[in-house]
Amino acid sequence: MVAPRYWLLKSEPEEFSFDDLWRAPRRTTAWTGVRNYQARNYLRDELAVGDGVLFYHSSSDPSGVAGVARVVRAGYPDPSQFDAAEAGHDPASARAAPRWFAVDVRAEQKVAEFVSLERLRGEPRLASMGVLRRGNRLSVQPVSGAEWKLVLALAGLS
DNA sequence: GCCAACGTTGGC
DNA sequence: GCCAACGTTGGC
Repeated sequence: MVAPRYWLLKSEPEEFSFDDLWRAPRRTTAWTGVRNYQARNYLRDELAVGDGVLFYHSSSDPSGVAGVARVVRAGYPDPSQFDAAEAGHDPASARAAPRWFAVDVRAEQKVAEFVSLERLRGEPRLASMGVLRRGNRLSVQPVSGAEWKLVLALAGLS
């Protein structure tokens, strides 16, 4: 049994919010459209079924953690890269050697209290969280077990 | 392989 | 809307 691991996934709520996920069939969605190699590597190689997910609203007012989700399907080729109608279409990616990957995530708990970026910054023990680092743009980030616990506590979840 | 130009992200 | 940070592209 591998220890559970934790991640932070960013989404712009105007595109897809935690409430959108909550209302989705089986509260589940395919996390597609990631087009950054470092994030791709995490999706393809690291995220495992059962891993915890902090659902982070970016480019939002306020930005912050809106919910908790879980990985329910590990990395698989992102279908949107092969679809000419999709914004994430990548003509250079071949089905035999896909370049981009997706996972499926299921919403698990709404936060009792939204954890704003300001609130995250106010917790010294979260100072090393990736999402707080200046210039950070990575949309898939690992979260430590200690950070996970703290953020859930700030969110009013057990 | 270098690096300038360009595009994107995301907080403010 | 601005702009810092940073990834990608392409000329050389």
